[in-house]
Amino acid sequence: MNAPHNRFAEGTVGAALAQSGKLKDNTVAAKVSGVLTDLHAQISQDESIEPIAVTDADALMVIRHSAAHVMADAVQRLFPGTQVTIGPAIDNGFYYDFDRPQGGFTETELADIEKEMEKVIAARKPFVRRTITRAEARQLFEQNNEQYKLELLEAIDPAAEVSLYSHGDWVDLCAGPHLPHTGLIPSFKLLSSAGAYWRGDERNKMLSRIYGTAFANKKELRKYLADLEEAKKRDHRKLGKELSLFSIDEQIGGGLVLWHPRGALVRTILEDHWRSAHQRHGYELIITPHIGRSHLWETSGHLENYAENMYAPMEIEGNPYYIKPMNCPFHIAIYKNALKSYRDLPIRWAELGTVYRFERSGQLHGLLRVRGFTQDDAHLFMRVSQLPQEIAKVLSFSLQMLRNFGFSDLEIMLATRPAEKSIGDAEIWEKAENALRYGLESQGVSYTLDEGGGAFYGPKIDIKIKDAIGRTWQCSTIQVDFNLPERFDLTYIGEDSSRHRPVMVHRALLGSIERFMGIMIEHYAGAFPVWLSPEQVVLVTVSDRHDAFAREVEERLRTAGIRVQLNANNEKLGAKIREARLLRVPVIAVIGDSEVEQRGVSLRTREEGDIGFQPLDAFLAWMKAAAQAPSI
RNA sequence: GCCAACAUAGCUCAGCUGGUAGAGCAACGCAUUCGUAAUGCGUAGGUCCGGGGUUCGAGUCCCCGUGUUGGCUCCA
Repeated sequence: MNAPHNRFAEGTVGAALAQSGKLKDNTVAAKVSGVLTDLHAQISQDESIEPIAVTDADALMVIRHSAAHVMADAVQRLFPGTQVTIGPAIDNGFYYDFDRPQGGFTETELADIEKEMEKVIAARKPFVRRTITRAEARQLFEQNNEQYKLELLEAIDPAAEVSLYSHGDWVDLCAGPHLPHTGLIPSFKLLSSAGAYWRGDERNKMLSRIYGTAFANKKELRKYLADLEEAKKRDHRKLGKELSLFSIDEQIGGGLVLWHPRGALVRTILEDHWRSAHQRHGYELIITPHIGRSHLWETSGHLENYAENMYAPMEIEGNPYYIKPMNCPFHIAIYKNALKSYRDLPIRWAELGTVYRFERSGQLHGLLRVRGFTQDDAHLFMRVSQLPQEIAKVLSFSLQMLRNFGFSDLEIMLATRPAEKSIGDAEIWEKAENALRYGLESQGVSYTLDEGGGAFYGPKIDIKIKDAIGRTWQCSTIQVDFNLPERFDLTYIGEDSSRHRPVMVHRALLGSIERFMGIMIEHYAGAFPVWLSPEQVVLVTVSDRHDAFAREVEERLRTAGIRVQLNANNEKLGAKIREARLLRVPVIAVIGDSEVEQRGVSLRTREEGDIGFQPLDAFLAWMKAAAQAPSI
């Protein structure tokens, strides 16, 4: 790392830092009264000022944004006629969108751009900030034929000042901040190129985006690239194929999942666990059909508000029927099937309900984004006064379920009434929001508030889980609904023997089973915990004279309820072990002469390797304990 | 849907500038009876995504489809 330029103009942040002795070799930016600023910004006397070192987290945005500028410079140098649009720093790097007449960039072009960037970095060109009038800016971008910049210029708040940043002779409309000079971009890499609409709107022109990333040092960049590799290794689509868990067949259609025996087994275990947990927690299980008449969807409002996600109707004896995108109307129909008393409430009905939603082909992604999936859905019907304790129960149930599947690092969000259109009066919203808050507090969990982030029909709690490599996924959602009870005219007879309106809660714990399976495959990198493993033990024999005893062991395990496979193939021990290891089988039991003689097995576990001999009875007991499902 | 890249054996992939398809693994057969991540030999396996075109000749070049993959609101 080279020292930033040591000559800063009078009255700039850099000069002020130098004066106070805070300017270090690795200072690349500063916080002025808490705002990220670059070193040559002007500063008034009485502001607090702290240096930002290249290694500080705050520096990343500056480094990346500067890298984006350098990239745009390189691109315009290499590909004349290309217009620049926007190029921000983002969570994991940066991008810049270009309008290039000949379209997207190829891999080799990315490599060329990287080389050109290296040159700009080596030249240590200072980033210079300049504020100018709108007229000057307009003239500049007209002269440079940068149509997008002109458009952006028009959109800037008339009260705000317009600034330009340049390094060398490359100039961009930009708010900054930037590094002192291009030589301070420590390490970067261009990652991919992709199409992106101007301003993210598909009615606009498709631009060419280049993604890149930059870090404070080579080591962090390498770590980031290694993390990407790790994520690739865990990709559930790759593991799904390798472990023969599922496939998606184009003959059948995109986004429609075929569960192979091993995958279906894991899923079945998961679902069985889910069902017994629900029964244990006071839910009743229901089952509803996959299609329903259009009337239903009119009443529910789905045809009005959700039609773009629904498939075209099919006609049955002159009546249009729709395949269901949600389960709620069916659950409501069961509610309405008989008169309800306040004594019946709360009602908790759960279903693993398979729904179909239209997703655009480009959005489909393995198990994570599909067209047909099973929701672990439940609907609770209750009196408003029951909301707080019901929410608390749902929440604690939800947390436990996620923990059981290996997720204990959670982010929880409470979303309240949207500012614009929403239904229901203020009083009931307040009650519901308080109920959600009460639920959260009774569980002692921390949460963030998403003010106005609720649905139009009620507030909600969303839970995101963090997986083994730190990515977050939203699974659980708990939503209060004032709308459907109204639309379907749901009632119950109260203590006063008159009709009252119940309140409804929709909730899903795992979200979609397909998606959750995908997340779980990546979380465990295919190595499921023993209770979820398709095979819990593989028996491997050293030679075929051990097969008879191995069959006996197999039978004992099977009758004890352990999922066991015997590999008596004509292969060497090493090969059999390798096969089981590749399938991530948690326990391998080796049987050879000494095991037969001592009536036991030699164990090798997935996590610990060879752990030695165990007599048959001890092994059975140990295995049963290891295969124990978490409590519900 | 849009932009781009890709599509070759069950899987992973090779096949240069057009000359008629190949490897490893898996499968199957035979031999081998073996001690903690791959025993050896052999056999079989392909509509080179589909359709059209250019050419004496197309896996390879061009066009049109289909599918997959990476992206498509982290605002100068």
